[in-house]
Amino acid sequence: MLLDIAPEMLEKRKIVEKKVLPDLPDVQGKVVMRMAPSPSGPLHIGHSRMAILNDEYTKRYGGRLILRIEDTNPLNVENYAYDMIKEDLEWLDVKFHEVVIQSDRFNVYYDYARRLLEMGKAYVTLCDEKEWRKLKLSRKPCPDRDLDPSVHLERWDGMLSGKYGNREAVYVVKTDLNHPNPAIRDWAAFRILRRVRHPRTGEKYIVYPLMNFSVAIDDHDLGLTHVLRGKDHINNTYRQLYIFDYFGWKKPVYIHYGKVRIENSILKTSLIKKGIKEGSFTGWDDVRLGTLLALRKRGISPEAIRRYWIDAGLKEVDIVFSWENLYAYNRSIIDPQAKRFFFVWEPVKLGVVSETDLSATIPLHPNVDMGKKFYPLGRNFNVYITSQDLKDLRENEIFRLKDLGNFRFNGKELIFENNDLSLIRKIRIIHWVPENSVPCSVFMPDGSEKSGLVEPEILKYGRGVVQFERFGYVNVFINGEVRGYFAHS
RNA sequence: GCUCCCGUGGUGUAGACCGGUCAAGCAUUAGGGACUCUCAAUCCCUCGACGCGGGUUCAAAUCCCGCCGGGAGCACCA
Repeated sequence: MLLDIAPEMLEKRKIVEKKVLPDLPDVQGKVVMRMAPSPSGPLHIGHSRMAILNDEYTKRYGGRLILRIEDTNPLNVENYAYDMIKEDLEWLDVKFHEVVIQSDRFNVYYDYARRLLEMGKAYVTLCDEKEWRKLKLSRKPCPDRDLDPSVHLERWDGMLSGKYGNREAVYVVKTDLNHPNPAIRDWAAFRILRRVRHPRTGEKYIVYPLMNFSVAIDDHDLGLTHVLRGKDHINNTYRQLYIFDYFGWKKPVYIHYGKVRIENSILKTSLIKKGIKEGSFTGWDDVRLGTLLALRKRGISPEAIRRYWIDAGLKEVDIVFSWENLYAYNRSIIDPQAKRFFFVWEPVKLGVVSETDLSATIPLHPNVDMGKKFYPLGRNFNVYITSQDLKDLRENEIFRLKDLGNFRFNGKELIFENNDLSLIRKIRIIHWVPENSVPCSVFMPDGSEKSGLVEPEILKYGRGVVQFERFGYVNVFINGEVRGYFAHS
């Protein structure tokens, strides 16, 4: 028989291959990558993709990961965000080896800008903004585009020294006015922003690099070998490649992943900021938000987020974010650790009558030995069950209070019948809490609040992610009162 | 309008470069069942996809063409 010859063949094998990311193309020597968030606020679930993906690859290849904070638009920089981003990354267990802040590097960008002007690969235009754009669309240069480099150098000095006001002069990188893609033709690289305060540099600089310029310079200076970015940057990549060509630099490998549509979530930094200010959100960690801080508060583990993004991969197709899938990963991580408690929402008090003393001994976890909870109850006592469970009970129906016993509901109170466990599959099982239970509010991601009672032993064991049976996984905080933040079912 | 990219079940992904082993794998979701105690976990079962139409070929999810659909960009934002 097969059983004798090869018993392992009969064994049902569940080899769930761990999903892994594809190899990076063109790896030669050390891999250097970067994450480039802009410090407008803390990171949200969408940002975590680039962080995780970069981290996965640099860890796999033993490479370096640089956190480059892109704060070249002072209008969109918040001082607190610099540290918040780092904290978010640490929570995600993303290991970055170096931090580069672009506002420290203005002089570097200026130097390269000058060199480009000398090479005749850029110009400072005084043309009317709209006119310039219109000409570009019809593949024509603004009249001053091809003036002698010396003129443009002089104008550049003028920009730096404050000779021009906002929008009066702009530094433009030449590409190809005949480029079939209008998005690639000559692009602005430095703008003047006077009377604007940068949180870090104050009013020291009035000429700000635009993203395409500073990114290209830094990607080279930092020695990046691979760049992972969203596909909304594809045209920016083409633009930046001109800089690499002009300077004769080696180009990194660019990989563009698709856009993620994240439904049912509030992610927009400006919106959140406004909401916090107006008091409609409690803070960046308000559980209605899609920030990492909020997910963390709800008990979503960083490992679940990591697995999710690895599963999603980095194809160029757009994807729809699935909370269900994220929750599934999270559940598999937290379930083995989540102590079980009874939480009765919309509690209804009921009297219990028994001819013998009753008590309940309840394991903290059904599959893992974590100890037991014990509630001595006596013969006449009260319990709470949810109003819905009460509504569903038919008169004289035999049902079970989980881990306590089987009862009959006589329309008024609960009569103890027996503790016959063989009935379990046949009768309704509901949960309950004893009379000395403690009030608890659970805050749901949709903004609603479920309040009720949770069994008293929560005070001893609670805290952290637990499972409220027949309710869901909840991150519990205890200080004076018991509060929970709902993760998922 | 112009330029570019992409289309495998509800969701994500494998397979596509190098046609056959793919009447399409995995995960998740949904439905059902098992389990001496959860609407959790575990185990089992079921439903569910190659956008459409041609072509090449003995053979196409895989190659070619057309169509349809989706997306990105065309900012002195990132």
